[in-house]
Amino acid sequence: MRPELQQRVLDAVARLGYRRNENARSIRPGQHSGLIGVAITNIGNPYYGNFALGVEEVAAERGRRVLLGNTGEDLDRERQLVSDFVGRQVEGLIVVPSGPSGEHLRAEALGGLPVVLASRQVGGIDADAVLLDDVEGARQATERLVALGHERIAFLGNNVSMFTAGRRYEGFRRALEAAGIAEDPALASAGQQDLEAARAAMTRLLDLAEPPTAVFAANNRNTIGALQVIARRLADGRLAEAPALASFDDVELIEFVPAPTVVVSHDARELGGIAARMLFERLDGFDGPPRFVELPVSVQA
Amino acid sequence: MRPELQQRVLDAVARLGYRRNENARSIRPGQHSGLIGVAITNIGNPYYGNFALGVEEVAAERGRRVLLGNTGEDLDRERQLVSDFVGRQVEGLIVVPSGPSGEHLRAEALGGLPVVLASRQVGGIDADAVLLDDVEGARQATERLVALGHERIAFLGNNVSMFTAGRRYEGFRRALEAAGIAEDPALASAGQQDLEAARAAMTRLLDLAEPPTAVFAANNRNTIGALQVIARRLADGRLAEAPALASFDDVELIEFVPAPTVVVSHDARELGGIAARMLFERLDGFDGPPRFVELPVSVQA
DNA sequence: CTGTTAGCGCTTTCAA
DNA sequence: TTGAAAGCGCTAACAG
Repeated sequence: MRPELQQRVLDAVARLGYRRNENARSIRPGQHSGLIGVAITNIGNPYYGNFALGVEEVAAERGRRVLLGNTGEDLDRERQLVSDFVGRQVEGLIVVPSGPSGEHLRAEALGGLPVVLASRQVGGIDADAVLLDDVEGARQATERLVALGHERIAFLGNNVSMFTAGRRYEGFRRALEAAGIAEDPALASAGQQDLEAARAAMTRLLDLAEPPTAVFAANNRNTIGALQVIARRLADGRLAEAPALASFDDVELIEFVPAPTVVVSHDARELGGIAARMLFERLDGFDGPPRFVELPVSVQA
Repeated sequence: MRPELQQRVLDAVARLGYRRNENARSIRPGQHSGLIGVAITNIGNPYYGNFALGVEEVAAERGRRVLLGNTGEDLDRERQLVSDFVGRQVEGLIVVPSGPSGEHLRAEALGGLPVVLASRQVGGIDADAVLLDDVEGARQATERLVALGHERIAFLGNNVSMFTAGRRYEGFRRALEAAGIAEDPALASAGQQDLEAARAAMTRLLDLAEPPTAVFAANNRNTIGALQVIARRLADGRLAEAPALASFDDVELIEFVPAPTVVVSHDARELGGIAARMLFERLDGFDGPPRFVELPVSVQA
């Protein structure tokens, strides 16, 4: 092309503020939308925030943009979001599934779009998945509490029918079993989704005739909620000594807690990056069977 | 229409998995894309995570989806993102601007798309803006430290050329001035963007011949970094007593810090919701002059 | 109530 | 090297 003409066009572009319409472009056959759909349960939780960051960074490297939806743990909302994403011609999906049901994530329902499940698995779906090694992390953390001499160890977590909560409970259980400690049902409290419920559960535990001497909290909401109750009771003297605590999920400032603490830490950003990379491998043509990645976690006392 | 025909069509839709192509729909004149573009500096920071949550929730209520981009405080990246969003036919933009320069946010550059600036303002742009009341929050927090008897109060924050950091420094300065305390340049440390820098800055302050007796940290990264250094030094005995601390940004577990703490708390989710609502008012036809909202913060000792 | 057509902005193909 | 045309999936307008 004549350089002069090129210049004239470029000038006109600048002058008129022309911008290619990406949506119009994407309806042509053989053109991709450059979009990936990401459905997350709670973007306000720093764990998922960092997860989203990891996804976005890898997507940006690959010239893709992120369509973000927050499900709030609502399966209906997740269905709507996924359906909408498909209608918007996303090239692939990354989903933190809210529930055990996942027909809407089956390959046929998605018109063959690749999907990567993250953080949680859902039965019957042949999709790539990246998870944390929940069982082993929970087991090791509980083992540490046992090593500190504790036998009355409480469990605080989400409803164990939830994928991660169930796995973390399993790890907790295994550590107790290995130590020959019988489980006390009164010390297992599940179903706490948010801070308020976690505080209520911890309050109940401390008010038992024989309260636990240590607590395993299966996620950061339960850790923080439990510690808030402990802080209040230490301050007003109703508690002489803080129980030992193990937390699945790292939590900032936990070093100030005046009691032994064990932390299961992991890299949510990395998890997001891996999920995105797995998706891009599919987009690049990889067509093997579903892959299952379990990211190791590290346990620190 | 004959109900029978309708049923036949619906059946076919279900059987073939038909989904309307939203991108194709949006290129028709008079059709909107249903997309809003959100450019944030760091989605992994819980403050911005909650901000994004607030935006997403309001957008979802209004049937809009969020295109999310992370700028990482990089102005070039912000420009690319905004330009890409426009190309994707977003109906409007919500931007946490990364820098003082904002030609790419001028109405002409955006082809008339409405934009709402959040958290930070940028000069010369006639756009709606929602900010925290940084000056007053910082002033009140510092005032509390003064009321506790402190005179050697350090400032830890981002580079004061950054919008929020500058405003928070201004509030800090005003409180000192009102109390008749001369500023000591050795006690003002700015430019810390992340935890590592914050720790280094705090270390420097504690190593002064005459270290501060109190610290005002202008954001959660600086608060956490400072407290990490304090925790370490309390643990190894290099520090006998923790300095008092005021934190702009609420921080979980701060109640365990064994020293007086003042917290400037605010609701990032609400801030995001307001930004989104302001944008939707524009989309609904509101055409008044740029609005400026300053969200009050609350200061707790 | 149903069917047809034009045209949105784009890219690919084919023709000049 | 440049120009013209076809057609992507959709909706609005119009005709039957």
